[in-house]
Amino acid sequence: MKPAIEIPVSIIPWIGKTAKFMDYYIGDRMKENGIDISKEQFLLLKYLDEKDGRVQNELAFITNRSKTSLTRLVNTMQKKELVYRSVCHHDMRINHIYLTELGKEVWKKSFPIFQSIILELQQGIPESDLLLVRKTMEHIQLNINKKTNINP
Amino acid sequence: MKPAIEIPVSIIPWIGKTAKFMDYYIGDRMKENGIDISKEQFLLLKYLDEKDGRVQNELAFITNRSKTSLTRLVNTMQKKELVYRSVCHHDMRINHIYLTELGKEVWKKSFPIFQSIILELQQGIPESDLLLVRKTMEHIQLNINKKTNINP
DNA sequence: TTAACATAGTTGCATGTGCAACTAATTTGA
DNA sequence: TCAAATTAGTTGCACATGCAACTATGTTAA
Repeated sequence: MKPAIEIPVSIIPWIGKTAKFMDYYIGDRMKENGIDISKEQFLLLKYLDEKDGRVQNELAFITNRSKTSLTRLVNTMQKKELVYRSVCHHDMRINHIYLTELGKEVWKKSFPIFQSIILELQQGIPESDLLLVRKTMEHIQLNINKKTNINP
Repeated sequence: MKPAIEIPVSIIPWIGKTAKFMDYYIGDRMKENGIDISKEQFLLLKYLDEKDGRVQNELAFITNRSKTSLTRLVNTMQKKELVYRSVCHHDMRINHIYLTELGKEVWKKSFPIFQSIILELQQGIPESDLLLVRKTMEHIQLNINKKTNINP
């Protein structure tokens, strides 16, 4: 029998797996509460509630998505009538994205549920641990940027 | 100006974002090293290297995927000639999945690279922090299972 | 023995993702 | 001023993912 592959105290796979489980869980709980939007769509509602009429490019940047992915996310949400596009008067290349009335409603309904899901997920974890995890996540992201940003 | 949405010391979005960044980074570094397989494919190679000829169902279970997703992952890897299917003699519903010679080669080539990527990502993080993060990830997963497994 | 149930895997449909190549609009610079 | 470069967004292609419905095979129980 070959020994299992050992990686010195690796947390990387744990993070990926936990993120995946969290996504499933969030999706299930949302559906249970009659909210039929994906986590990605939820996030876009969040950023638009914060500031409506953002430009697609900006949304792609703050959600860390490719512009392709964002185009399609907006397509989907437009079909569901959660958001609408509006071409910029000053620069016809640009689309501003706005929440529809339905989009606003869905956001208002889903936000408290999302918040309670987060509390469920973190239940029983001391605040000091939460802070340390967050710090470590930041550290990993810094390690990535250090290697990636060759052009400043 | 509306205040940003506050969630009491939430790490959930951090975990998701970090996982996403890690995935991009792992993909990029793999490609840099001439290895053209996704993280998912890599993981399957890992489990098959550990024990060849596993059943599709088993692979779906240990990788936390739907059987649909696994079917398609195997399809893709079969096209690339990394693995092959073999119908079980005792039960014709079952497929055993085996590594091809190419699959074994790719695994041998990619594993050390993967390992070094992990070290890069964790660089500068004290071991005690790594252990605490892992413990917290386990805690979150337990919180999820507690709610999910209504039928034991 | 054979009808009912259970299991393994595949397929259709919907979603999300990125890269490269593309279109259309705007800015820049010689 | 007008060709070249830049920018915003879309589209084709490839991959990953899940649910529900389906096929094929195997098991069980009346």
